[in-house]
Amino acid sequence: MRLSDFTDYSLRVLMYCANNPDRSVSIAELADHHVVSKNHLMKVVNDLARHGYLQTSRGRGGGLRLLKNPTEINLGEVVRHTETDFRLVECFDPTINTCTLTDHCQLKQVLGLALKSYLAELDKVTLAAVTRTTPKHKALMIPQTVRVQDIKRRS
Amino acid sequence: MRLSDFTDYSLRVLMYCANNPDRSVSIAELADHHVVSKNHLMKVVNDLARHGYLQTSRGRGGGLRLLKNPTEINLGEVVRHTETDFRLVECFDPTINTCTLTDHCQLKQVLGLALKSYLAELDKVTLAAVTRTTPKHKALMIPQTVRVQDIKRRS
DNA sequence: TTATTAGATGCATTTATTATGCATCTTAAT
DNA sequence: ATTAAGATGCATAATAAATGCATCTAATAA
Repeated sequence: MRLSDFTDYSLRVLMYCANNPDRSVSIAELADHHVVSKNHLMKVVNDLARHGYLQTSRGRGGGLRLLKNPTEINLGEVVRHTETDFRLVECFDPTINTCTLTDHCQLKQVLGLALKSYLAELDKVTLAAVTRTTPKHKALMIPQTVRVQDIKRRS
Repeated sequence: MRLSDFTDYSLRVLMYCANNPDRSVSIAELADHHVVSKNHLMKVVNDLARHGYLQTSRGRGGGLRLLKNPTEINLGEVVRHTETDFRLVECFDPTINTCTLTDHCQLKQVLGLALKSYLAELDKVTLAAVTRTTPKHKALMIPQTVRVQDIKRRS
């Protein structure tokens, strides 16, 4: 039972943006910071944008910004969007279910409650809550390497 | 986020055995009843036996029996055994983790709590609880087809 | 108005995990 | 001895997820 990297990175992108509210964060920077394919991140970011969490802008100086206040972004809600499949056992998906017990079986219900409880726990937490940390933590959330365009800009 | 078929079938095997306490259930019968590979079920059964849930016996008339009382089999405990991987995000597995935030990040903790809450919900439920149902349900838990050996035995 | 930088999109490929298949062995009952 | 069961190890297939790549669009700066 695990969450996809897609979900993992979705959360990390949001956290990173929350820690850099004053500027546009590029996908390249995120891919660099977390060690992950730019392609995959692109899809993550796209999905977050489509769901209204991020504003993206193209072209020079473009990148990502949070559209909502971190206190209004709920982790449970995010995970519900990013995870594609909460099928715990076969009978959760009627289109493929072959189990003859389904109508009488209590297992589905029990697993359903457990899932509900899992998500309820995440519903309690906002992006602000997982982002609000020490300055030391915050310092980790900025570019680790000096980029060429930064040098150019300074000179 | 889903459980493996392995877990799904583990639970189904236990339920089936719980509903047939008076006899030995063969893997072939289980494979027939649920529509699933005998090979996979073999591994499921083996695992359950190794963890002390089932007694298996080889040879003619062999098969499976529950070793514990259904009231003493806890779903949470079973799932903890059958699921191999509760890695929710990368940092759950220190051997592969590359995230530099780990020590300060609160996300891991939140997801850990959610998982705990999920399993706690299953911990509340015993095999007896999901098996205790109407006679109609129970009737579904017996061989659907008349097998050759049954005919032989009768004559 | 052109070059550059950034995201968007669709499709192909790779990787990882899970599930199956198969061959062979062991054990028990008849 | 034969048959009916489970045990085990290794090979293969199926699936989903992640990654790569090519091409397009949009914005900005020179």
